[in-house]
Amino acid sequence: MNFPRVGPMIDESNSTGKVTGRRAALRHVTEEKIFIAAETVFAQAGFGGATMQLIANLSGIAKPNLHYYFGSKELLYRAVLQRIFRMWLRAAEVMDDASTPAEGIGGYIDAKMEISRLNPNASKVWANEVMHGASMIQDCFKDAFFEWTSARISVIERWVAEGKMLPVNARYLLYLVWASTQHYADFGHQITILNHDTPLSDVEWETAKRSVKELVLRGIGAELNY
Amino acid sequence: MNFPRVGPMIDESNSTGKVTGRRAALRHVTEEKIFIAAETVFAQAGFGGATMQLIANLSGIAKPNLHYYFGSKELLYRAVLQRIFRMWLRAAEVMDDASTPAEGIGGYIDAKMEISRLNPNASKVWANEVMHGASMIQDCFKDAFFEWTSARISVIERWVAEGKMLPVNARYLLYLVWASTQHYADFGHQITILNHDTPLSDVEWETAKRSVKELVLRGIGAELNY
DNA sequence: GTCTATATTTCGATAGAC
DNA sequence: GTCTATCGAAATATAGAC
Repeated sequence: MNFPRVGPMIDESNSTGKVTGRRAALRHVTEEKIFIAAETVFAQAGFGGATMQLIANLSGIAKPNLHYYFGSKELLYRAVLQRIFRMWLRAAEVMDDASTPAEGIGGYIDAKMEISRLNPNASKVWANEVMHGASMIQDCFKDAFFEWTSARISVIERWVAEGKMLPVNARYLLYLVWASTQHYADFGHQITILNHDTPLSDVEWETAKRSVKELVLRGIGAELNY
Repeated sequence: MNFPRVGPMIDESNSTGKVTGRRAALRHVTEEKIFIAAETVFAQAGFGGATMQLIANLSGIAKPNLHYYFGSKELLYRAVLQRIFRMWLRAAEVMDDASTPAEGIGGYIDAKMEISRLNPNASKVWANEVMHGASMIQDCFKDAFFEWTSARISVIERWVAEGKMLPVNARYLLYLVWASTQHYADFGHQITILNHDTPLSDVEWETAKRSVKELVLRGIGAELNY
């Protein structure tokens, strides 16, 4: 699977053609700071509401340097999206290695819930991009995203054919898993409000994870052995 | 249930204290045009990315008149949110009247899927607000939202106590239903991309609806009688 | 109630010294 | 590579004629 390069547009090689390790390392550290701050700001305010000044303040990098590193607000946004997409794909590797739906889909739900818990901003940036037209996804990840989804659907359909689970529609099952796990990141503020203005505790988070997993696995006829 | 008044801040009575029917009707028509246009623009661009100029163009109302009717961009946004909240609450009435989980939760899923299909912009505006901090919800609907959710959880817990469904956690079941139905509105663009750049057809939409409903009802041990 | 014209603010982006 | 200062564009909001 190949990804169109939309990241930092400045080559990591210098004008002589050699890579200067010192500079490359410094660039990497600075880029990481910018990435984390940008992800937070884009998640909290959306692309339109985000400002380069906010990203500069949060990252501790002067505003003109953001342009120096990423060229423009839009290119920075695309780089952030690409990072998120990569992490998102990795979460599904558990499905490919599993031999049973309980293991594969149950593990995928665990992985997605873990991402929602540890990287809520990443999930929000993605959700925001999709809601507002997904034009960057269309431009950059469309083919890779389509092929990746098709492959995962094939895995599920094979399990159905092998009689390891009930004949549910694989595509809409996948959508339900995405929705119900990412909900805990994207709608985290709503969940907090409904939890007496307190973020979910460790115990509550485990209960939520188990609830989603049990309900889905039972819904597809692939109960875990408790 | 009472809602804090955050709508149009201009009284519908004139300075003499009497309501002039002609003016009130005209005001209502104009407000409706603004509401629909604002909902579309806020859904497509978020609060930060939305501009009063876009709303003016789409509604056919001159930009200064938007301020005349709603005071400010933020007050207009709050009024739009309140409208959405009301519609959202109505969809759950089917749960209160039902005597079985299959009827109540199945009907609720149908109603939410129907809203996602017919009012995708409304769902997106709400999702956007929640993702970006839900501060307006905190200010305006927090108590009503909390009490409404608690009441629905009680209904589900009663069904569990009566042995009409498996002992699932009612709160996280509700979240899963919200997430998996609103996904079809909020992530509509993503679903279209994965559907060969074609919006779901009537048949596909019915399949999706049935998939969600069957999976959830089976997951809570309340299968429909097919 | 409506609209033209404009005031005021804020943001993305850049020039240029260091 | 970094930062101060600033430009030019675009946004919210309003003044004031009709």
